Amino acid sequence: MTSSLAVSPFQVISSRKNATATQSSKEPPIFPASLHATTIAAAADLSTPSQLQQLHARLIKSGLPPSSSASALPLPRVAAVCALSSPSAFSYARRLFGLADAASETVLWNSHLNTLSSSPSPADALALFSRLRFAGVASDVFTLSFVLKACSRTPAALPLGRAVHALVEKLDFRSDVFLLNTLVHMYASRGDIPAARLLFDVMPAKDVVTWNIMITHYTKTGEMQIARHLFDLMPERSVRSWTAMIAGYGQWKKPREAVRLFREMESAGVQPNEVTVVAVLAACADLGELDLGKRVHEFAKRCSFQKKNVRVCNTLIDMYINCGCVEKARQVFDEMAERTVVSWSAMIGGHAMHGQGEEALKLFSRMREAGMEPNGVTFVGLLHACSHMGLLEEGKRFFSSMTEDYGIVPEIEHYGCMVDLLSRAGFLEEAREFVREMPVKANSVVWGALLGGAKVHKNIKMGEEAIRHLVELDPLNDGYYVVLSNIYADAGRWEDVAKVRRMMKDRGLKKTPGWSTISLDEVVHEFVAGESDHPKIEEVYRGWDELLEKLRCRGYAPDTSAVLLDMDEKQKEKVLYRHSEKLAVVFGLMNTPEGRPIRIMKNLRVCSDCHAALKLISEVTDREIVVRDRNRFHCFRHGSCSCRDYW
DNA sequence: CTAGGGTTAG
Repeated sequence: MTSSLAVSPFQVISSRKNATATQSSKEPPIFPASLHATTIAAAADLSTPSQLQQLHARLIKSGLPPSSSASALPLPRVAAVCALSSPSAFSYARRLFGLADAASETVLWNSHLNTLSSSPSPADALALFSRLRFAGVASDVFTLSFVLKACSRTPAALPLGRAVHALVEKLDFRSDVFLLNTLVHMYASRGDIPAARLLFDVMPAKDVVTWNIMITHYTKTGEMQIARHLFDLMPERSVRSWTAMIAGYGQWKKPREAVRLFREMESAGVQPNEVTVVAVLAACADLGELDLGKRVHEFAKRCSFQKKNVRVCNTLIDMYINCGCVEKARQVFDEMAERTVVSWSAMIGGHAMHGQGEEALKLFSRMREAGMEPNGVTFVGLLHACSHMGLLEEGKRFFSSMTEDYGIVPEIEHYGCMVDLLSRAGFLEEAREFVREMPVKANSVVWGALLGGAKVHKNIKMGEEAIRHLVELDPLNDGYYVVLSNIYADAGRWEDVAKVRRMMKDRGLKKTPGWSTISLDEVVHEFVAGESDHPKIEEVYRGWDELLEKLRCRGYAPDTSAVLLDMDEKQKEKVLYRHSEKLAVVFGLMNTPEGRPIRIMKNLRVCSDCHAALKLISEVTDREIVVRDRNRFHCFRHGSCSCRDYW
């Protein structure tokens, strides 16, 4: 019944001989004798040029005029299938496209170039473009802008991009701002900054996008002052200008700037969009700025960003976790209609950081039940959960399962987690052995974990070995020396404590001052150990003295072992009482209503004395105190801490 | 049929 299809359809529309006979004969005919609209719709699933050609033949045989049979074929599909396969298929498509005039053919190809240029393989667009040029198909501004976009996304496409630039000049498209913008973007993203900047500087008619492209480039490379300079200079700003700056500040660890600019944006009356929301929430996460985070959350709800945008939700989860509100994070997570591996990993890692290891492991099971594939980050969270709970066997199992069951190659982070897990649990020798056998070179995180274990388990030898590597790997970090001298101090080896202090001095290192922040009504208050310049500091000192009396009644005795300075006990106590987290907590107690949780962010780890004091304070004042330190969260409630003193 | 901004760990 389909014998008529044995004739190549190409020959039906082509006067040339031989064209594609070889192709169509290989595949069995697939169309029924009578053609219906549904059959044509099914052509969207066709996957080879010859299948398309069969369909075309059918159309022609149906007696319709050529133009209508061409319009009945799904041209985007034809282009997708034919453009990059054999030359004959390409010219078949050309014939189909070229049934009308040259300009409409260009439009048809442009559409397909657009698809390819934003596909995962933009180089395909470049391949098609060279075919089109070779075949003499005309280019217009659209063509070139798609090709330039593809160049932007293809490594090593700079020479081609320059050639396209020449074509822009030759075809006299110089006055097209749109096209010039894609050119600027192409140069910037392919690393030819002088060319990008030159074009930018000489462009007579720049628009917001032109400025945004340059600003974005500078924010990406971390040249934030230049970005800011352009931002301040530009005649008008769009949401994207603000967002690019806010995101840039966030990425370069200037979350305060990010938040400040966000507020300026609000005053300027510019409506944030989803991307702005993500950027500012990330900054809030960094700062522990819960109040603003909550306000942005409300806004995201009102705009239904939370409903329709997974990334917004993921960032909300991260924000709440980093602000010490796991429950809130979990609520966002539970309300999500669809979740990505990022959502799961963030939530698992969040439970782990908050000492809710069981919950983290449970969530992983649920993740598997939901059919979601974990990635490397998921396992960092899981290993983290195990090491913070001392689940040695569980952690080892995850580590091997990661490779064996999920084919994930462990990265340095995973090794770091394992060393942390082993050494924290007291298996220092095994941890050392593990480092020796790792296929990758240990970094400062790995040795730092070993050093931490050495401190907890009072192993001087291991501490000394770790520090030898650490001074090589991370010479400017004073934290390691401090830990080492803690180890010596614990053992009463004061001459070694002094030796470490001399080492630091010789290397020009000073102990990083501890600081803690607490945010109230969207204002961040910072306290620095010993030398706070907070306007209310005197009140805070008085508040602490009062609190200290109550603590003493409950048996609080200062633990001065963490104070390494050479001074008498009384002086050491004074130093302890000026630790930043204590000051921030007192400030929080004095400035928030009864019963409200207090959230503190700290740059270093909580010292043992503050840890003990905070436990008591939570009991005496009946407040929940959440402290985010360098490593994890401590949630103090009713006299105990969520870390179960295992940290 | 066009250009520019975003999420998880350590």
